[in-house]
Amino acid sequence: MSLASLVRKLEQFVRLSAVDHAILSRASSERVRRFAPRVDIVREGEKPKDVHLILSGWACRYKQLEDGRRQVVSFFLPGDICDVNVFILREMDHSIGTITAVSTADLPREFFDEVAAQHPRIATALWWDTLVNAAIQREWTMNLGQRTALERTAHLLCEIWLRLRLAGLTKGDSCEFPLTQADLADATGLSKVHVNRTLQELRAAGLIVLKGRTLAVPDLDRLMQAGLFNPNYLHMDHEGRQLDAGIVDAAAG
Amino acid sequence: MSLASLVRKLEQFVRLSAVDHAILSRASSERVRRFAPRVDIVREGEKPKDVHLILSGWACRYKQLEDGRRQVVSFFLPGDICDVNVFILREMDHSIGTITAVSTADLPREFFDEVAAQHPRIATALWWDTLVNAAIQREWTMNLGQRTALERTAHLLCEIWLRLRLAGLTKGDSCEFPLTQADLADATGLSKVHVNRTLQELRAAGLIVLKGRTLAVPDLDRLMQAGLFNPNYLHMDHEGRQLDAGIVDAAAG
DNA sequence: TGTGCAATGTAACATGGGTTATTGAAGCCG
DNA sequence: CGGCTTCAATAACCCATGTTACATTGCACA
Repeated sequence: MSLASLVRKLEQFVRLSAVDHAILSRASSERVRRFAPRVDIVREGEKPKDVHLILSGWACRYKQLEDGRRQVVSFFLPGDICDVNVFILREMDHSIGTITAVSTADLPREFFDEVAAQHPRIATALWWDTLVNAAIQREWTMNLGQRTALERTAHLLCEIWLRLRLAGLTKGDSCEFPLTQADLADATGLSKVHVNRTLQELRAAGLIVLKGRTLAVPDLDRLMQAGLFNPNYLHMDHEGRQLDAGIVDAAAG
Repeated sequence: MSLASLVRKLEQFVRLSAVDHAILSRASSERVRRFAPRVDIVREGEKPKDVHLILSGWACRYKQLEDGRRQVVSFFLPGDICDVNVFILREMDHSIGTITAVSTADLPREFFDEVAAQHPRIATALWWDTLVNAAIQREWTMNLGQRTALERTAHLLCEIWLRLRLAGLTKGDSCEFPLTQADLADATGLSKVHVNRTLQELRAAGLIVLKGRTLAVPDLDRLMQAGLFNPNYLHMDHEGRQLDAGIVDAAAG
């Protein structure tokens, strides 16, 4: 429904022109689709046709083993783009499923061609987004490989919190939080039971208030400490506004 | 020393012209650097200046926590490029270190500008490489989150094996394998002791022959089964040769 | 041709987190 | 209002993997 989150995110990094805004606005209003909660948007094995921009709602990327073990490998929040240029590949190596009701805009190949050829600021911003997503994926590897259950859960909550805040989706110290404990288990590689134990521990320590579909983070710094969270990998300490057009254009490729 | 691995890898996906070859050849012969084993090429916190192409030797990307816990988040083999366009970011969120002696070619921003503007096949091939690397990182997330120690180790060995083969660095059923058990521990999120146990188990099952700096895989299919390995995420089942120039150029952006 | 250090191997013991099971609470729909 | 179904909570028990400690191998280099 809203492309505000995308624009807000990209403008963290690059100042977009009026034309850029118009291009993004057009792209996100054509080919809109709606999905119910808990359905697949794309399935592993399919040929990726378009790139999906999440306009509203939460989704996730996941992989599954034959015996049912399932790993959520990333979350998509409003404003997220599900892989610039995926249509280059022959088939999906993972699935994308919704968590809440979701609306998407399908971005066709032509959109990226046009951006690359004529809108270098958007192109640069999309590269930045791509690089940040790669960094997030690496951080998840770190998270699963080295952090304890408590650290890991705290870390994930910090990440989601900061990404939501960047997208303009937090209000004061709280936000909507539609993930179930099963979702958190699939994302952290922990069992549901242990996620529950871990959340209790975070609650007891006063680090989170999680009830119903609402999460509050009374003291982000303390939660970050608990999760050994270093926000550098989100690359939000942009110099966006300082980047002069010359540099931006040069990087746009 | 050799750009053969890179060309071989990219040509999996796209047929390169004589000019394309020349461009790559030039880029990989200017600005060559050599590194000793076990040193850092770039450190977390530094400003990424160039993109590194690995000409020879093995390296890895790693992240470290203050208390010393260390996670290898990816391996770089000959022909690998360490992040197209990283110089867009303000600072590195991880380090890159050598495992063996390594030689690299530094690819400056201008190289990518030129490729984007004038060599669409290379540009497409680099996008493909970028997407495959993202897929590998997701698979590592899956590996750490869901697979048991045995599966995880077998899976990693399969991946390395296939990537080496693609780069033309296997001979029959064996290859050079310079990783120590400590390296494997850092990459799999297991302790050194347990990596040792796990390798013993793989050896006992006849799935690998690992001695000195040489790995042999007598029966890849069985190793793949043990690792629940599905090679789809490497996207080697390309249709490279079937892609006509029109499609390739369109995708190049 | 030893000597030193890094890498590998192994044993004994400890524990974080998994598994299974059950209960209760909270929606949702007929 | 009542009956399903999903989610959360909690308890009891168990095992895969971590930890510590030490022995062995092997290679680089004096």
